[in-house]
Amino acid sequence: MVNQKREQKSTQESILRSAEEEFIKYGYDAAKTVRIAAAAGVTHAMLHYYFGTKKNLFNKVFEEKIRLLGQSLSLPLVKRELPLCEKIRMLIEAHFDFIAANPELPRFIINELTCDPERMQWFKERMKHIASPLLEQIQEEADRAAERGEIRKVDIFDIMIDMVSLNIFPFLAMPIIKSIKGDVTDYTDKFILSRRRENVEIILERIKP
Amino acid sequence: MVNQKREQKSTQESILRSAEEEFIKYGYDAAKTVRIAAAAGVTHAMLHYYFGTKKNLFNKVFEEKIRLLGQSLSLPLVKRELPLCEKIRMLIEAHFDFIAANPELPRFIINELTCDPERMQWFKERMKHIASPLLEQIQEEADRAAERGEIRKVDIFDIMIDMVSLNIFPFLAMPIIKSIKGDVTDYTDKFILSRRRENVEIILERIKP
DNA sequence: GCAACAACTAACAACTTTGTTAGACAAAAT
DNA sequence: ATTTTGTCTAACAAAGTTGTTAGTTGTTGC
Repeated sequence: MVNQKREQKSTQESILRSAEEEFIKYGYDAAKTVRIAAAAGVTHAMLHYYFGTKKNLFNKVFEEKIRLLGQSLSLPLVKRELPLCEKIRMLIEAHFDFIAANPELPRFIINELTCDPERMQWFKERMKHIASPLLEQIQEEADRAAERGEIRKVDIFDIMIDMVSLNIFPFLAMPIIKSIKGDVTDYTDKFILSRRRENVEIILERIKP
Repeated sequence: MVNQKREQKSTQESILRSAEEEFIKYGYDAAKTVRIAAAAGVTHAMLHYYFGTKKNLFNKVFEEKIRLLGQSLSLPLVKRELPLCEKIRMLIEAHFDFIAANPELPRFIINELTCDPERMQWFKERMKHIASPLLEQIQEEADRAAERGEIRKVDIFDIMIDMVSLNIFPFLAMPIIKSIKGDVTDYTDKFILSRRRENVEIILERIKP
């Protein structure tokens, strides 16, 4: 036998990795457990052996991805000593780099939330305790910076929407962009770098006094 | 019998409408022909009677939507006599209004193109003859306007990406936005109007000399 | 060695989904 | 009047999908 005892983790892990790919590529409904098992190189009975149901396997993947996404937005805000403009620049760049490293994540999450009201509810509960306090905190900081004349008085939520829109959408629309500009790796890399610069410039311009 | 002869169009049409809803909501794979038929109030045999296969029915819907999307981007460019800034403002607003009226369209099209290489190929062929010439034309116009000092010298493709990102993404992320801000119709309407203004401002600021 | 256990396979069961077909039924054409 | 035609239903077939189970095999603790 190939996978006995000591390689347990490898089997379970490889199912999880294949599931990740499959669910992200096709979405929950269109994903097939047999295809996941085949990609992992095991019989599909193993999938049920380790994870019980398709839904359970999906939740493992989904929750991990949500966790990752949350992390990417809250991490860059810890450095309290920098001026707000610098912090925002860092936030934009960190967010952009995260999306560039996980370009398929936004589509996946938006799709699953849009299709399944139950998951949506679960997500809302989670959001209430994370996003809102974070937004309030940075809004206060922005207000103080505006009083000092560092930046224009802005609604930070709008700025956030601007940022995530500019950072995420080009990756979402990458297939379409490639169909217009041609699918050249060299061009794509340049395009991504230029977008990073462009997005920072636009937002900083937007909050200038 | 209920639908006899004279009501033929009504049956076929109602299947098509239900199919549209179903495909847009769930995507091709997750959409079910029985559910489409049920929503249309007919047996699912009728679906095959009128449209043959699921794929054929899907293509009818998909091609219609692609046509619509193409229209929305090329229409506002016909008025040649206006200054470029005004034309761009009109383009942004027309695009925004189209997306606001069809908020589920971008997700649908991006998803189907991302999942199916065959459809992607078909889409590429179509794009080559529409997007590129249009882009070249407006880039020339932008270059001339830049020489006259009306606007900054810009890559119009970048500006287009900025525009579609800002216009489309907030609608894509609407479920998430609502989970942060609460699902109040009144707030949502205000939010949409404010986005429209914001997006125009950002782009016009961006192309200013 | 052997009992207990975890990892695994092959086969199957229940259900869903797409697609077909034989025929009913009404209206239009002859 | 009867043949033809287009719409429609009910039942079915074939394939795919999720999930189960009985039993095999190797490993580990005794």
